[in-house]
Amino acid sequence: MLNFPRPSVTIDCVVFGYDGQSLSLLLLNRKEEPFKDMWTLPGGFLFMEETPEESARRVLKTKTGLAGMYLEQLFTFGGINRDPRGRVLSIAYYALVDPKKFELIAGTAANGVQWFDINKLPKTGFDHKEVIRAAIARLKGKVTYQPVGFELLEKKFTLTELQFLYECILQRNIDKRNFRKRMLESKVIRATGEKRMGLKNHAPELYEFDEGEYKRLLKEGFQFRI
Amino acid sequence: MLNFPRPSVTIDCVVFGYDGQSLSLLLLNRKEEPFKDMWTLPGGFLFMEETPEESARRVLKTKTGLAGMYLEQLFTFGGINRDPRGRVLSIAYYALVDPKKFELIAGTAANGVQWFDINKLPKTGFDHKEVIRAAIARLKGKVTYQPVGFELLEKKFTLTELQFLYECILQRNIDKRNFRKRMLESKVIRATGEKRMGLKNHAPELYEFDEGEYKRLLKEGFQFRI
DNA sequence: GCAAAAGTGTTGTGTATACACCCATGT
DNA sequence: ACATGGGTGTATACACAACACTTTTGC
Repeated sequence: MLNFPRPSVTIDCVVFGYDGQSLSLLLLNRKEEPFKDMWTLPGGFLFMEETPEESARRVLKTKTGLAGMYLEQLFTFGGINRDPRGRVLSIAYYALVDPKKFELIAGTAANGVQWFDINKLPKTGFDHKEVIRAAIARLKGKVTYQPVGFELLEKKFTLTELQFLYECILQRNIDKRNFRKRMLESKVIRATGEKRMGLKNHAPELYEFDEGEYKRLLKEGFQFRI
Repeated sequence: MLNFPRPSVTIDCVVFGYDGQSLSLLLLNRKEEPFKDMWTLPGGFLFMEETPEESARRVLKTKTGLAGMYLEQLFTFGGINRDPRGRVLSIAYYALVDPKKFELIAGTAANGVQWFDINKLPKTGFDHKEVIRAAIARLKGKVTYQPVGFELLEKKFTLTELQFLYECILQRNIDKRNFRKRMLESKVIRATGEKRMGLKNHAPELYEFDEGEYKRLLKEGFQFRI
């Protein structure tokens, strides 16, 4: 039964980061053929003793230095000629990280690893353009009805910072008062009582994500809407 | 590079059908070990010269006789011990069909193939219980904001029939007047002018899905809500 | 004429959106 | 004192949910 020819199976990761200015995406410059010296998503072969998600985390750790992030399966890409080396399936994941929390460490198999503004991506190898497009669409959809995105900020953040992040993801302006109202009503964020000082204006309140409350609300089947 | 050990890759299909009474699901009784004589989702190994979706269609055609249905990738299951024969990944798809349009033909590798009421499923082999749960959740989510489900009815249907189908999928009652209003306002269905005769009551109007209009509306970015 | 299901509108309630000014802080 | 961005409330439109009776057909 298991004597069927087997495709190779890889994992590719679309890692979104946010530096406070724009949404960006982590790409890796390949040192080896195929697509030598081109930019591609961090990825690697699935090992036999790990699940796809474990594999995605290992790949990210060893090839980019990132660990411990939010991670979700995106789609499995299986085009017959998507890899010039042969039949290779790719289980794609997407991840959200705060770049400031990690040091980028290019693995030995890469010339380098770098953040790119989501609106200024270089040409990419394999079918990774399609993978990236799918990941952006998924992130946009997800963020409007589930409170993801806190992973991209520091632990404590101001409402303006959170709003600006959402505007970067959704690529549209959001009304300040409506945004604040909905965020606070949802109870998934909590004021800390602290203020961010040192700005050249009104010192803004710092908030944090209330994960316990979020999980409790999920069980009650609550709806979140941007 | 491609000398890494490779997992086997299979395709599993969660096929939803609807007989006018209840939502049902197609299972296949295995003739071979493992899980001999148990019910499982129709599935099979991915061939090297086909994409995963092509594979899903081939598997359904050869193992159950079904063809030409709505099909969508669900999730890739990759638990390490999910198959006793070794490391086997499964790319799961889900499909919607009208059982009356097809004759069930059990492939040679099965004792039989049969529709089961979604609320009276037998014990299933592999991790297929989990796969089925994921497919039901996905179908429920999808149906509330996209007009899928017409695939489960005959070409021409009454609004009551459509409503009852939605009630089966969503497992809740829907207000008749609100349902009719929204369906008709959405423009994705169109009255045919014909009526279904022979019932022992008021002869109801027959409608059909307006696929052209649906695709046109999609481009405009319309929102559909049950 | 009786049983059975089809068909039909309105109203209240809640939710989303649009919009402008004052306030606290740093320089 | 001035520049900068933080913070706040309301009015309107729209969407959703609740609700009951009349009409058509078959028997």
